[in-house]
Amino acid sequence: MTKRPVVCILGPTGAGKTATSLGMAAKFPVRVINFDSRQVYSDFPVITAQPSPEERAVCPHELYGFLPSSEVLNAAGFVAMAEERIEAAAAAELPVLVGGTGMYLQSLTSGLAPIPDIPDEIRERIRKRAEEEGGPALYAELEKVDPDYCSRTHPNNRQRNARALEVYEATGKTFTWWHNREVPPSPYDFLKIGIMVDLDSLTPLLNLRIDKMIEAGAVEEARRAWEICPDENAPGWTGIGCNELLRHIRGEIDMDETRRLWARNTRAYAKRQLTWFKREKDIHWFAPEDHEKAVEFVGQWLADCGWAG
RNA sequence: GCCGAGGUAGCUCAGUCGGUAGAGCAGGGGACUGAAAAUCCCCGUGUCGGCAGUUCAAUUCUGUCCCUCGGCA
Repeated sequence: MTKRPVVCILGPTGAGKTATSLGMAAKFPVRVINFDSRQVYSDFPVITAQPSPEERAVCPHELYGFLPSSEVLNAAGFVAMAEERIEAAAAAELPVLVGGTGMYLQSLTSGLAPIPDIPDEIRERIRKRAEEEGGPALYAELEKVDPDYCSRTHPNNRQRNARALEVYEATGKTFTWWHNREVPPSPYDFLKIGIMVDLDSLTPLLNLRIDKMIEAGAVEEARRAWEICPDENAPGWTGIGCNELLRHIRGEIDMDETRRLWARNTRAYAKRQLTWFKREKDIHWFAPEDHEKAVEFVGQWLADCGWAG
């Protein structure tokens, strides 16, 4: 039996992934599944550029705007939900993953080490230590048990060192040991379609998009979100634009400064995305204006794998 | 016009008791296995405003000119 085909549309923020996915929906019975770690938040539909209600009416859209700002969707949680949505799609439906969170997609396509959930008590204790003692302290401890991982992280990287340490404390096995375990291959056949825009062409578009978001009520959206979740450290508030707008609402920075920081951080993020995707060698890249070609390419691939949608 | 404070990296500024200079931000490159729009790493030659003087040596001291910002007229 052949594997079920799943199309992925990826690229930097603002490149036009949504438009491409809708182009695809015009040609095939598509079920769009989000793989963007920010578009999952219900409090920030505008700021995280979620597809509009009109766009979502075109075909089924999954995993958008369902999570409260106080919660995180981690990579494992994402994989579980995405697989569930793929399974829930009718046989005649084509699952199309759309998003920009490289790690989510990688976790889904290549699998994640089968590390059990870490008890909250251990998690919180180590995070607190990372905060108070700093990354190098955790790194020094890791060196004793998992020197292999130390060669792949950096003393200053608090977040990753804390993760490696919590896994060791909770399971008694090193992070590296878990990483080296066999992961069963994915039951799906993925086709990765990339929307390629170079940073210099993208920047003015990103700035324009920020203006549009502000026109569409981004400031109000942030105010409302603050009423629902008044915790600046909540996962939802760490998104780009969210925390700049929060500072503006508090009167710390004026609108020009807000716009400037928002634009700067968005651009830096787009660059990180491009760096991530650059190393994935199995992506088929298309310019944003080549929607048609991308759709055609997908059609050909579906025919090749005998898909009868 | 006079008095004062300045002119150093794309920007904001530090510094050199005389031996041609370095931070933050911006920018560039990279990493990435449960917070990933996160977290982190690497990359700094620039007539040190112009000209002249003193000196073995001036971005640094002196003179002068230009420009900016205050204050007084």
